Amino acid sequence: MKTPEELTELFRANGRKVTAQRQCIFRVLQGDVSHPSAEAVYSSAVREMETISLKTVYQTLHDLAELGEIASLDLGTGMIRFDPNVDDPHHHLVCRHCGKVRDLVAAFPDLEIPRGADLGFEVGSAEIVFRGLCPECQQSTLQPST
Amino acid sequence: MKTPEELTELFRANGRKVTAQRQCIFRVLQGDVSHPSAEAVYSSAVREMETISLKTVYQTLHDLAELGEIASLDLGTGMIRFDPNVDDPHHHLVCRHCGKVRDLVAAFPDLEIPRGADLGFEVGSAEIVFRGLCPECQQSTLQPST
DNA sequence: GGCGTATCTACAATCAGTGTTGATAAACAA
DNA sequence: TTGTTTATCAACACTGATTGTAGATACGCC
Repeated sequence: MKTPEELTELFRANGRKVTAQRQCIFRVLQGDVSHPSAEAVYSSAVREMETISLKTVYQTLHDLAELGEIASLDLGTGMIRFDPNVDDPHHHLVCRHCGKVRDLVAAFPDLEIPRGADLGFEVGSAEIVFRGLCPECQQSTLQPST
Repeated sequence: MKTPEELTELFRANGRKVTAQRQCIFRVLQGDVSHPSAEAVYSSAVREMETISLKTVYQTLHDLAELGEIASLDLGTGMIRFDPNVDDPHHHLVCRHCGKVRDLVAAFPDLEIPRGADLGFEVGSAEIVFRGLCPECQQSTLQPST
């Protein structure tokens, strides 16, 4: 993701206005590796601007996604997650217990679909979701007496 | 997925009761390759039993998923999709235009995560989602004049 | 500083899915 | 077959994430 300053320029270059709310959201997303939901971005943003509304957060996140500066992901955790890392291709680790999401930066070159198996689909992208338990949830789900 | 008769036995063996509604749902799912949502299963079921309720469909689908007879998938189409094919391992093709889902039966052996890249996650499964356009939507999204 | 328009907040509405409750019917035994 | 127990049913209210609406506000530009 670009810096808040670069995003400010980009928004203006696209005829979008830059408000204090939006810059607040730009800052909150900087270096956030947690793949936050809109609610999570909102609660971070509220700490800086008590008056910001959830709707504004949703709208700005959609704007950023539309401009390709963040990715919006549905990883089956019940909420759309937002990923500021759009610069290097990667896949995702998802904790099936707490919903934590992390990037897995690794190339899997052999995702070619065998001839004839694509059922006529024109495939544009492939995402891999690795499901399991994050380190913290491995602790809390240990069997009590074994 | 098992046949309606086998599912009837399985439900009884698990202390569940077998009702006309449930058998109707068993039948509807047989050989359904469309990965229907609960609503889609409901609208098929209603054609056989006008009085069946959506809640019953949800409940039965959850029961089937709990018994491992169908899989419930969140593929980012906005609804949980149900997949009666749990017998051979496969991945999914998802149309980004109409949300159509199809099985892609192919093994991708090289999904080993490089040492140290798993961030401490204990990974249990990997799903691959191939996104693109289904044959029908390739037609309807053709550029008008090129 | 002032104007035009995008954006803001607040609030209502949507949509998929879940919780509740009294009525119904499956399972099983007599 | 009938009775008893208990899971399941349908109807309806409700949740939680997200989106739509509308009047007030403030950005960008002169």
